[in-house]
Amino acid sequence: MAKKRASITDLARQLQLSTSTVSRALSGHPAISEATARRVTALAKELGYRPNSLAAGLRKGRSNLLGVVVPHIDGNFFSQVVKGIEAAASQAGYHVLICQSNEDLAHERENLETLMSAQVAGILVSLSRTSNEFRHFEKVRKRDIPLVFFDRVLVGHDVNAVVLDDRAGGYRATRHLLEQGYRRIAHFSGPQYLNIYKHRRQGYEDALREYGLPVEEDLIVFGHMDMPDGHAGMRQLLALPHPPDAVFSGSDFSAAGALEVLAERGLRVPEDMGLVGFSNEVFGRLTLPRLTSVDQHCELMGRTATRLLLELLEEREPASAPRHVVLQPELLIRASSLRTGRAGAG
Amino acid sequence: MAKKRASITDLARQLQLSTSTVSRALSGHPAISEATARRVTALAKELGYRPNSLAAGLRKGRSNLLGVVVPHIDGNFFSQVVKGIEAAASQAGYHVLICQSNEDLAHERENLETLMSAQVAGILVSLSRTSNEFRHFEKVRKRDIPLVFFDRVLVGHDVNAVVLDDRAGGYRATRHLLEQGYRRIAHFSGPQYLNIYKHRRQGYEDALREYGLPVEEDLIVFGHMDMPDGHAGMRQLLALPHPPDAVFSGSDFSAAGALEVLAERGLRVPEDMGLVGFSNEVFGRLTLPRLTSVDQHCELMGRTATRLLLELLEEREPASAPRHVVLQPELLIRASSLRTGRAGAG
DNA sequence: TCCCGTCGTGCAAACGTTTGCACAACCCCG
DNA sequence: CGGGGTTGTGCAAACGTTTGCACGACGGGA
Repeated sequence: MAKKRASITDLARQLQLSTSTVSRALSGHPAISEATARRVTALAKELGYRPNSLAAGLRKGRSNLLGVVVPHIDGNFFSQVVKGIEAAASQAGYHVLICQSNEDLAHERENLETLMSAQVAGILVSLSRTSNEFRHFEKVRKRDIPLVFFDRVLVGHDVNAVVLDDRAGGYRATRHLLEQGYRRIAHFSGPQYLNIYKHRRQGYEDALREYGLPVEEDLIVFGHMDMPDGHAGMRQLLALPHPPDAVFSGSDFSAAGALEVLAERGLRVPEDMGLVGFSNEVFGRLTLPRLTSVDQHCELMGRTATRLLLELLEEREPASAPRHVVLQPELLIRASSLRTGRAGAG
Repeated sequence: MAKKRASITDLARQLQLSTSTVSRALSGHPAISEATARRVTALAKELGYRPNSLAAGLRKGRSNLLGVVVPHIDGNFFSQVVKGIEAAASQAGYHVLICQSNEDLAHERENLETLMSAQVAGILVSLSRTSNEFRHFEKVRKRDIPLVFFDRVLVGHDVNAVVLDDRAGGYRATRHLLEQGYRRIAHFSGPQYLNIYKHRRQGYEDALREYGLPVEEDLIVFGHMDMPDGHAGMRQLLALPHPPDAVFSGSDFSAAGALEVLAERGLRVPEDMGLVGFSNEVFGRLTLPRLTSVDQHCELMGRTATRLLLELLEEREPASAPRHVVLQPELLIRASSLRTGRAGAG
């Protein structure tokens, strides 16, 4: 049965106007008399007119779509960021086109191609873990499609980006442990070619130095930051001749793994061992004890990146200097790092 | 600098062919000679030609976009389903347009409108929790846009749908508790106009009846299935003159809430109280004890729903009978429901 | 009265693709 | 050698919108 949608031509015919006038009236063009504008919008509403964005996009050379490339969309962090992106975009009348690179450079390249053939107005990207080059983004630049990176950025390239101040996150987490009286603080870190892990470690070291404490290589454990890594890391630390009295983990998952090992060994948290994670995963409120963690404001990151992209779209200046936004993380103090009675002590 | 993309017209000019021939060659039309087809594809590759999907969509009356409406995209379940949807869609050359209804009927209505104005080829929907009517979907039907529901569907409406066998999930969960020797089993349930909660409850009741046990109204608590609801529900149950010895919760979140209350009161799980959740959230492996739950195969559900939608798109038959796919859930038994020594007992 | 500026509207082209129809060339068979 | 079928290609319209330009009407100043 498929009833045809009302088009701008239908409105024009019924109102004895030209399509140009109707088009202008609907887009609020100043040269249209108020009376005409009212007539047009009234009929448009009556007929339930919806603009055909394909036609508009074709004519204008770009759609009202924003492309998003993420390593994967499940998982706490990216799904929340995407939530923020979608919210900000739809508020501005844009749609969001999602692609997953599956942490794979070749996929990422293909994603960009298909987004460009969909004529997206702009693109948001968080790099795949294997993306160590930048060539595939040159084509995007050539076409003057605004591009904003978030969270994961390729080091050494000056691009529009919204990132977290991971250094500050690591610093505050570690400093909090120090303020709670812990003095031998270990750290779980990830691949150092990812800026996020590198910066978290730098924050950790800065805090130690500020307290005049040495950075001991034995106390820094590198891994992939999942639960099994947390198990292994904790066992390794406990086997040291002089084990730590606290751990700042660059991920909640490895922190949870550590927690399990500690429970196994009958060590109490936070009394015998302080523990701080990173990312504020949902389960952090469900562990026993609850896990102190660093919140990344994922949704805000999505919103912010989108707003930045929309600004770039408005400007249409060919090549302004790349803009950076750095979001501040937030330390959420829960039981796993709170030595009661010692709180606030130097 | 914005280099222009090569269009079909450019190819035609360079090859001294008409645009029609080029178009047909690229889409594998049988009436094109093999020689011509080769020439065209060769040049297309050389120039890096990418079809302009906006133009194609405009001409064909529909785009290569699939619309998706979900209550929200963060959280374990929906982000995984969307992952499956995106994977299946992009494999078939489609893009995915994501909308969030924020569990709100008005939003959902608006989402559908904007998807239709984006000329999506088909739509995938999981209903918002407040969607207790169906009117807004009539317009989609009128336009002959294929529509597939997943997970949450409105009871009493015969539509294309991919759902979980929630009844079986509820049945198996409850039966497992019975097999573990629990005899007074309570249940947390949600809004009964949503199939998922209704069916989980039915499975629960079926299992009780099979064991010759009564279904007691006092033992069924209705709510929104979040953590605070789990707190309240558990307190309510413990206040009963004759409290239950186990709870089958229709959601992991309320199960987690219940767990907290039990810990507060010093009640042991699974010894004093058995606990089973639903959805296999990530945190279920991190609670103490680990939470027995029902896995929904979220990603598979996304893939399946998308495949069904793509089939409907291929057929283009105006109104075939609505198709249903029912996926089987999987009970994942963990410590929260395992009374050691009693395992397997009648 | 004439000229010029302003205001509101219309004309028509353009965006890149698909597709029904027509047509030219060729082959085969009678 | 002519008629009919097949094969490969081109013409042109159409999808719904936007937008540069032109045009007519009207008003005010000279």
